[in-house]
Amino acid sequence: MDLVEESPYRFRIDRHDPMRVPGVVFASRSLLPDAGADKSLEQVANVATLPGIVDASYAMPDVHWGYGFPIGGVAATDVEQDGVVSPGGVGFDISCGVRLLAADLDRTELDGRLEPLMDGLGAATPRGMGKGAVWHLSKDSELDAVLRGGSRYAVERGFGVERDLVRCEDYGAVDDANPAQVSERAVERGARQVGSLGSGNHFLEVQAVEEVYDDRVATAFGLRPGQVCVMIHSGSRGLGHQICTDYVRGMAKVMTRHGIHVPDRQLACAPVSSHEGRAYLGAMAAAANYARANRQLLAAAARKVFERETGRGLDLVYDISHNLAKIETHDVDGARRSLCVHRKGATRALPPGHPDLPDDLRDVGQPVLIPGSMGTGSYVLTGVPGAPAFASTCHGAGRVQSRKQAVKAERGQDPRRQLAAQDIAVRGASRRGLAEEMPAAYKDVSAVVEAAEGAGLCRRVARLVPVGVVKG
DNA sequence: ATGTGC
Repeated sequence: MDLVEESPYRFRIDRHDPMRVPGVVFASRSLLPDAGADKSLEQVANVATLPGIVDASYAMPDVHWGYGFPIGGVAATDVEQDGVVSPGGVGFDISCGVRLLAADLDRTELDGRLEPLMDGLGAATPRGMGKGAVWHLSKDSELDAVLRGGSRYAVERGFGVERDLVRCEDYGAVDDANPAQVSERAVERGARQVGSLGSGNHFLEVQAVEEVYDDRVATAFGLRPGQVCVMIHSGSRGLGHQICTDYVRGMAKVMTRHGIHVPDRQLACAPVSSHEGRAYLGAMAAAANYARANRQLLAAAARKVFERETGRGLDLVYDISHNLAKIETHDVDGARRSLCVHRKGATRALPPGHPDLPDDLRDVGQPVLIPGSMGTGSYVLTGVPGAPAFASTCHGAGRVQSRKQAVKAERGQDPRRQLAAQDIAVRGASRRGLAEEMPAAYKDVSAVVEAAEGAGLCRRVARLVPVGVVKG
């Protein structure tokens, strides 16, 4: 793959047939994926062939190999120019994302209280593959309400406060969810998992604000140095997974009928305006609401424990997803266009002044939540005006080792002890699960964030360090 | 990521 270095944090893959637009990779030289081990830059070029794609096929600094689209990929298609939507451009974990809550508590006040707090959070957080959930739904109609109402419905039912919704992307729910387009199988898988963490890189962490880069913005977000926070990283569990599976299969069948040819079967797609495209977007929006309700419920469970163990509450800083497609309006060559923006392992980063921001964030921009790899650190960023890539930035550290490679690399070592040696209390997670998530399996999140800022995609606001972690 | 994959 030939890369042209355009500027220190920006590389271009020149357009060549059948690409419709160039590829653009935001990264430092050392963050670029190893072409021998990772085909993600070929995937960036493949995405550039999709009908209706505008500007470029973008990759964030944490880019790595994924299903069809790279993880860390951003692609926008023009809805009125036969632009397509592709389930692979969202990913299997639809609306996987991060929620950050902040306590009116300094980390020094956790002395002597951490172990019972972590025990409580571990016990209150359903996790791992399969069963266990905060919420046991009474009937199918209640799942329907979750799929339509997201965090709004959870708050309505007492799992949170109205103020939470102001600090949620889309005020807690997207309004174009269509539960009728969600298969019976997806409903069955999802019904028993509302309010559950999952496994893999999903986690609930107690963190402390280690460093503030911008006092004014951090204050507006509700963050200060030394403050204790809770970060929740989770998604749409089996429901989103099943929806992705269903629609990849369905679209693959009708692609030729729509005259679409792609270089990789995993790029199955359909025009946004087609029956299949609209059905997927309706089902995807339902999964997006499910994921938000899921994080709202996990937060409600964590709040209960936090209040019991520390006597303090938790205020929502923000909830944002990093696996989603959205119909948004953007300037393209000087004209306002309706675009289907796919962000897969990429986070929306609205700049200050954006009309979709709530009043109390209007002057500072949207909080962008970046979970680091286990035992390292996480970042809070904000959007910047005039950024490229449709107001998007990175989503995390990004894998450099497959799960299998990571397990092999940990052979003969004790991941739990390695974390304990760093004074990080761990609850849950199998030995294998921990081995798969060790920092060595990931890029350095600080280098990723530095590259994202250097590329003009976002700005750093604060860095958080882990104190205790609950894993699936 | 996932009622896990070689």
